[in-house]
Amino acid sequence: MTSARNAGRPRDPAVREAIENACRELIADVGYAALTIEGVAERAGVGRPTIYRRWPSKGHMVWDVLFSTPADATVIGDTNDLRADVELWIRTTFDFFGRPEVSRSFPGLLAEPAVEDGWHVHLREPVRKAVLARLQRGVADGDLRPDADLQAMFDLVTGFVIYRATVPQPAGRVPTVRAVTDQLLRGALTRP
Amino acid sequence: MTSARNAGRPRDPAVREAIENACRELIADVGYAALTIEGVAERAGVGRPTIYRRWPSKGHMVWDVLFSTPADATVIGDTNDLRADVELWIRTTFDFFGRPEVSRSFPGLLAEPAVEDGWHVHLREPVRKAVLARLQRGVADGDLRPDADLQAMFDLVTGFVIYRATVPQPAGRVPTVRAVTDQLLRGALTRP
DNA sequence: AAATTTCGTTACGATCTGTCACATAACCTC
DNA sequence: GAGGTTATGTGACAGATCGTAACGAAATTT
Repeated sequence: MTSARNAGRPRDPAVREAIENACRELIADVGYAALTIEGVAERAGVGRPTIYRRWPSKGHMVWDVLFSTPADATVIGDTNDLRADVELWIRTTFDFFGRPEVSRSFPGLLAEPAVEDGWHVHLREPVRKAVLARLQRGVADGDLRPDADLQAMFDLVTGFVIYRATVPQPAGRVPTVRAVTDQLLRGALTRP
Repeated sequence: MTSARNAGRPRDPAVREAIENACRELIADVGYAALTIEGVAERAGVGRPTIYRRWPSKGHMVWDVLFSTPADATVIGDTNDLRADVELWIRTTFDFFGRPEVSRSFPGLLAEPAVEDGWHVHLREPVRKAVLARLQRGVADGDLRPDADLQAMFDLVTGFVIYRATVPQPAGRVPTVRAVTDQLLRGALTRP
């Protein structure tokens, strides 16, 4: 019963790797919309059926190659220094979405209903849970106001990062992670 | 010289209107990626060449139909109530990007280099200028801290709005505009 | 009346899709 | 080894959509 999967010629790991590399390179080059299965196959030196044997669509392929197991790419610290923990979270998120393959494929990828769930389940929710837990501890520790809207904080930062990374930005000053952290925690009013 | 444009059969305004309606409806229905020129032509009861006579690509068409002249869709107040002005800005921005045709086409649209400039020049910059001017006045009036990063505030809000509107959200609590405004202005720390 | 432009239709080559059949290669079980 | 099983590359296929071109008919200006 358990040996039912062992028969036959195994998949060549080199083929998988060649496809992944071609996929990454092409996305960084031409972007997600212009990416074609045919182009990936050609660049990887592989037949198209070989790709379709692994993934049913462009969306599945790109998702699997880029986003399937980067759960640790975005983390929030859990020390006693709230400010440092938050800054770490913002920085790692920013770094992750700043990678060209990620930033150039994320919007197009979310347009595919097939991968929508994957994003929520495997990326957004784990991070969100960890962040909200840390912020709730911040409230318990007396660092954060009890009436602070923690979900709004999460959405503000997530939105900011995705916006700066995926929406092409005109030349201009980029807010530092430090400044964003400050803004998020301290607000802007003189007299709160 | 000036009459060089008057010869020939004029374009039928009804045709233009039929195309625009078909375009809006189809985007709201199937999204930007699945939108085809052919589909728009068919739904509008129009030949494909008639569309290509007006716009060179899908991106140009959608941009022109949806984003060409909504400059007043996003505004910031200029009263003496900073908090109300900011909240109005966030609310109108949220409403604009919340329209289904807009939210379902914005990400895909930005993937097209052809319209990237239009977004910056005709939408982002005017709003950004107005917002930063109002915030700078807030500093001058003593409402905002002089060391607040106004650009970060703009990016946080813009990112938040685009994120909530264009990235499909799982069921869950949506932060209110009021909460976001509070968070932005007051921060979250107990002791600043 | 003549010139000009629009519009709908039809057609065309091109690209990419997703699938299939085939021959060959690699691996497992017996 | 022998036989069964699965992967791989190649080639082919119908289908969708693209962007363009040609045509005749309609509308408007000069």
